[in-house]
Amino acid sequence: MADSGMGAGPRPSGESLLFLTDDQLRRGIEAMFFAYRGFTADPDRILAEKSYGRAHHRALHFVHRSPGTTVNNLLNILGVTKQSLNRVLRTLIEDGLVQSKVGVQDRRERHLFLTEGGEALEKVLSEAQRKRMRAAYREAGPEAVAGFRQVLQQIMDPEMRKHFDQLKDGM
Amino acid sequence: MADSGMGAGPRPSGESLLFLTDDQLRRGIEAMFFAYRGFTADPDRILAEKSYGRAHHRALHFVHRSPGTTVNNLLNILGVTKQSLNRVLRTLIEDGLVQSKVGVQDRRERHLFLTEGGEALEKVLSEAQRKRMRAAYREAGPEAVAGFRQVLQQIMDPEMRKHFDQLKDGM
DNA sequence: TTGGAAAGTCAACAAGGCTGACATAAACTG
DNA sequence: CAGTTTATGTCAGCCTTGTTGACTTTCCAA
Repeated sequence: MADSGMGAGPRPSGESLLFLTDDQLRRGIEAMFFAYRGFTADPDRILAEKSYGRAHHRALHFVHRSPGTTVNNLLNILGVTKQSLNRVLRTLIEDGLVQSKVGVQDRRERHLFLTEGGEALEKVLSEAQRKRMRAAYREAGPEAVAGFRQVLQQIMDPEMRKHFDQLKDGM
Repeated sequence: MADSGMGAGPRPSGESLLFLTDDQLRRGIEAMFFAYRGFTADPDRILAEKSYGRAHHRALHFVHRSPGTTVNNLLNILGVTKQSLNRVLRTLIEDGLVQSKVGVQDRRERHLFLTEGGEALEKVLSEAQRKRMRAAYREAGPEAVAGFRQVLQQIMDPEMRKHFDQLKDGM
């Protein structure tokens, strides 16, 4: 198929550009499920060797992405409790992958940075993940990629969408 | 922006249709992360009320999708251990949402079906999820949706891709 | 100077992954 | 028929990562 004919079934007359059966929507849902598994598979393998988990990867990713970010900001982006993040962050700091610096203007805040070791691990993880994404993009083609990104942005919660857009500015 | 100009930076001459900087790939990765959160948010809220989790939702989804499927098949699709699945399946059976029938040809097998109650919960969950997907699809447009699906299929592991394609046949 | 925000810590708990071991019944095979 | 393999279920125990609640320390700002 590839979304060409949609076989039998009644079709609501007129009105919408996009005719979306529940089954077609279910296919999209299943695609998200299976794809997300692939999306995390490569980093997960690497993390398992080092006895880290996905939570560590997420922290490394966003600290790399926004060096000097505060704990509170990270909390909002990741959408977890401070206790949960703190556990992960503590091990990363103990292992010398993340550095926490007291804020200059507001000394209550902690600003987070990756150390050389942290950058190195982040690079290995994100390269594994990018490799798969690059291959997928190449197979699907530029127009598919644009559509992919558009739909993903629409799926996000508005709150998360805001974080997503804010990260863009820093690039 | 929306992927129009990509600002400064060197560009490898010729060769590839698709020019993908690491930063562009990182944006795709972040989009997947944030979107997946939105993707699961609505069912998660409903499940929390009933003290079920995502694992229950997945089981309900795939049993609904392939009524009469065996435990082993479900195991392969979900990619978890039988102990993990069994815990979830047991509670669903105890709560009368799933029915397990001894196989006719092979009496070692258990064939799984949703009861009326199971169908009802599955419907509530999937309607919440489909509502978001439908809105996202509508905003993004049909071409974006096609691209979205193409890229997701490419991201999957070949093994998972096989399961994904097999499910299609049953539709 | 005092209230409250930011951050950290401790304790306890739950979901849902995992491994390993073991039991049963059924099917298959020599 | 005896032995092996397969499908399933179950018990016990462990790990990660999420949660809530309570409490402390630091320190900015009104």
